[in-house]
Amino acid sequence: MATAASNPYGLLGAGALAHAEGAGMQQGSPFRSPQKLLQSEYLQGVPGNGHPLGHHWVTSLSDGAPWPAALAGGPLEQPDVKPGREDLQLGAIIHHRSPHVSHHSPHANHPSAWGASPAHSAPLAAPPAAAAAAAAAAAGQPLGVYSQGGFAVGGMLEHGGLTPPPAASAAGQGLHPGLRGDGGGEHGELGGHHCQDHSDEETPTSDELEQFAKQFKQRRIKLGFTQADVGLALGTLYGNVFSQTTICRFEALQLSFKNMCKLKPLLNKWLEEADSSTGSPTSIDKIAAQGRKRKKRTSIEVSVKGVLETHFLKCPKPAAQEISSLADSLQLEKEVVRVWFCNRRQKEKRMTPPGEQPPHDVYSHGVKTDTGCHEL
DNA sequence: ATGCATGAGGC
DNA sequence: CCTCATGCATA
Repeated sequence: MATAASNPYGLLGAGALAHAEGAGMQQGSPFRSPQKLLQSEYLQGVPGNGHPLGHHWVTSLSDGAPWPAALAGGPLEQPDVKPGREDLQLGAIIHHRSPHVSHHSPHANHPSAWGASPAHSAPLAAPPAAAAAAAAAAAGQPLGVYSQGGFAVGGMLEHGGLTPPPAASAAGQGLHPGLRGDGGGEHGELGGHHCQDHSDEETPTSDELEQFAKQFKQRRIKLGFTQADVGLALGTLYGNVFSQTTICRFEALQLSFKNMCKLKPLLNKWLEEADSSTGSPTSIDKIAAQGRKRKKRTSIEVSVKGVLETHFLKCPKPAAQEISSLADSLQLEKEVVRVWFCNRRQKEKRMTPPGEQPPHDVYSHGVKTDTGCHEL
């Protein structure tokens, strides 16, 4: 019955699964630092935040480019964005260093949008995701097999005699043919640019991010750190704490392009630190901070998911009423359904398309299975 | 590694 | 209500 009862914010009695130990990565216990917290906006103003049309590169819509519609010179900002939101009741304070931010120069904010672009891309009917995905997969690192369980931090974390990465930059084949930087062209701001001299600052390309992510993961593992460790370290070092989830998603390129760009510099910094500090025990404080009544995670049955999937394909953005009726027929809370759609949409926007590597000709089909979403 | 959830900004 | 960045809780 899944969440039939769906007990609201009852209580979380699960006290046995505080620290995981599963695949070698322990769920750290992130917590926000009360002090610091600079409120800087890192340009979130995407032009026309609303991209009404669903860009389905997989569903064969006639939209233009999937992600990088215009990854030109969009100097990213890397401020210490950490809005002190939400409450914070624990008084546990870890020793964090002074956030001496003396890096980076004042960049101009360029609203580089990835997901919001196909608005006016017209003749662009090229095989977007397909090619990119294929390439990504093709370039699949021969060593990228360290899934979970591969590395156990049982007791291999010695930051003293470990050997630094043997230059993982060997990988030099991740060339994305579909790495279109042209965008729509009507913007007329980029001619033949591509200023990606160094993989340091500035705006990285999706390819660079991909490379960086791979290297990062390698080094991280070699150094014997878990994703959770890194997340915490980032917090103690720069003030921005992140959870294992985020680090994981970064490594897997499952974040939005913008988000990736924001995190890269931070992770890069950490890499340098961890790499150079041969013996510096990064404070591994783990403070379990939890006291929020979070709604119990609703598990949706596979069959139900299937239905939702179908509906999503028909209409990724159902109206409130549709959601209601849908929720009703599925016997789910409306809110659950709504959130499901939201998350679903987000998923489609992430980098790394769902392993789309169709060896088939993308130009075969010309008949799109209509896109009418209206049912009552 | 991921699914569902929370919340801050925006329209 | 949506998007977007994030993360707790899970499988």
